[in-house]
Amino acid sequence: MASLKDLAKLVGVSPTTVSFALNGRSREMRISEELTERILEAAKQLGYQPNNIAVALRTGQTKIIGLIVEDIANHFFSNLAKTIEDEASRFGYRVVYCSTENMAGKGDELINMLQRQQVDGYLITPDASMEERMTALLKRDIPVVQIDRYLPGLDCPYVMVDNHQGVVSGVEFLLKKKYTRISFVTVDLDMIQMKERKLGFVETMTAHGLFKNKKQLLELPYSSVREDAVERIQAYLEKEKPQAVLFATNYVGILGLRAIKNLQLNVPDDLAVVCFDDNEVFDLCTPAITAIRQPIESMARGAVKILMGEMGVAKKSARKQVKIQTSIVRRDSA
Amino acid sequence: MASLKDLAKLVGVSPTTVSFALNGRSREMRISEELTERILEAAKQLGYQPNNIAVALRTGQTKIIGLIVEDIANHFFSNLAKTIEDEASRFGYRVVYCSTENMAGKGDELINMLQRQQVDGYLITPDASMEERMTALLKRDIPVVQIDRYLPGLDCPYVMVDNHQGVVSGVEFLLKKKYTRISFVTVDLDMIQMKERKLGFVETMTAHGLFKNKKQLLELPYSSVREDAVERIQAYLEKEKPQAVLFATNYVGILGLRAIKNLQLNVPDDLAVVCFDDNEVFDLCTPAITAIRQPIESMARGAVKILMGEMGVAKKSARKQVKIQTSIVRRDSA
DNA sequence: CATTATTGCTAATTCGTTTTAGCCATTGTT
DNA sequence: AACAATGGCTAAAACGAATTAGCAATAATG
Repeated sequence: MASLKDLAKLVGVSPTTVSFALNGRSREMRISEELTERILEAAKQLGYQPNNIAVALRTGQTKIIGLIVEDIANHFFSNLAKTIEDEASRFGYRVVYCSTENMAGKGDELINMLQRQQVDGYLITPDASMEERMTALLKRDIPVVQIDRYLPGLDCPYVMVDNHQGVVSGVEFLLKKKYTRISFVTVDLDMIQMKERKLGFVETMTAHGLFKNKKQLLELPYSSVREDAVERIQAYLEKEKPQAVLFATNYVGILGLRAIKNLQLNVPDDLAVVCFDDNEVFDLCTPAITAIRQPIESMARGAVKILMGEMGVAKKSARKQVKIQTSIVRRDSA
Repeated sequence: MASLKDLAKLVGVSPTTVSFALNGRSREMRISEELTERILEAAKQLGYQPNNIAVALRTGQTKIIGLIVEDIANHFFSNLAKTIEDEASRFGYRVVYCSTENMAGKGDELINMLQRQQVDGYLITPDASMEERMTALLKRDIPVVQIDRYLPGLDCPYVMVDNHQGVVSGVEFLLKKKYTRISFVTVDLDMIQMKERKLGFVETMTAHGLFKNKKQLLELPYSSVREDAVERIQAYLEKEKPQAVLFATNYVGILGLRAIKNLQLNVPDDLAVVCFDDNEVFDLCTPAITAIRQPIESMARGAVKILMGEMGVAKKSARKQVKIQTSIVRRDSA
């Protein structure tokens, strides 16, 4: 591929001049308009593309941000990623994304990899295992923003949904519909966002004098196999026979719907359903599933904005701990 | 971050020696075992990470492949991307992915961007607008493999599904169930994979003397708005009242289900449904949707393997035009 | 007319690696 | 004892751009 040097040779000037001309520094560097014109012309004609690798090495900036999510094939994360990519591109940044796949150690490995790639900043949905490496990044003043959750031990910006309020509104929605025996099906993941959701449920139910005992909670082992999880939900529903159930995540919701289908329960008459985090699936289910929607766009935008602030590309954000409100998408399942 | 030079200084040897030691060339380059040990030790202690940017500049290899898909938020593509990423990592390659979002010109822009990033190879789901730029890549002997479809004018490897056979099997499946008034709902996209699917339908129906007229085909404008498309399908189904419908893509299928739901049709009694390309949604629908499954994993694996062959990383593949067979996932909708 | 400013451009260094060519000391060969 | 072979290491160049410092020619100034 044609290099800047080739281009210089072609025009018959020094690489320095070409560099100035291409970077719009002609005026400042007193390159005559006529020469600048000729250089630009030649660049176009050669189809010159700057070698970003060389630029990055020289400038120390790759103009790339690293995005680490749990699983890029997951609806929530792939949409998040897409919006982040769009948003970042408006600042001239590219995004490279990677999934931890919930594998121990994978997060660390990915941070290492992105570090070797010299990304300029990080957008991370963290888990506890990454705390050490993230601390190291922060100590070296490398811009990091957490999304969807945060590690309480870290002094690091985050953008997430107000999980507590989200669940509270979901429970209250069910209460208004006169359901009283409500269950909460979640995953036993020790992350802040899951804790907040659980707390939201327990507190609201307790406040209404409806939290009788722990059997209203089903906590699935985080790393259980799909089939096992479905079976556990099935067994639970059969035994406890709640009037309504609130699924704590999209993924759990899908497992739950599978279980409900296996049991041939009639929704919402036998069992009302609300799911935290919406999914294009839900609209097509019969009946369509009511969900607590996370505003994916706002989250992505917010996170990118803060990150750009940290990187000195945009105005530094004042608020660096952002919780965005959820909304209820009323459908037919409750 | 610590550089190789820092490391050399710390150990008290030349950068050359350190480079050899870290790259496992100690034996070959006669670096004593004792010194090698000391270097490795110091590297670990410093937490040394090679700067891939510098490596890439020097070696001319980024160990990155560029993946261009239509829309990363789409179930099919995000799963494809995920498998490709896994597969590539087994060869020591990273993947950066981008979506064309069906926007004119975006594909070219993305190829440019990846070119500037100096990616070592390309995996592309092409559209006609990219032909020129892809030709340019091929002329420069840059490895490119097409996925999911191909441009007939290009001498370039591809991995895709046998669309023709897939639709044939779908139609025959419906015929075996004694449906005779079958419709095919597709999108008026002038790409080979869509042509093959349409042809598969028309040919099979004709062979059985069941292709009466063009009204058995509904071709939606490619870039129509979601709501418009749903409405058109609705109107079509009401007017033509087919016994069974075969949706040509996942996306069209979802629109179709929406339409069917709006019409409150009873599936499969009022209308049987089969969709080309499976989706996790389909299993949860009531009734669950029968689908023609594309083996995403095989496609991803096949494409990566050919690409690695082209890049000289793996054995060069003999077959470079691969069509993979589909299978029918029998559920309740037909 | 001598000095200083300005204009228009370039040589040379740098970023962090890899790699080629080669240096010095020791050992082996005749 | 002279010479080659080997062992153990390093100096320097290169990749492709950005940038700093500066050079020559012309114009402006007193």
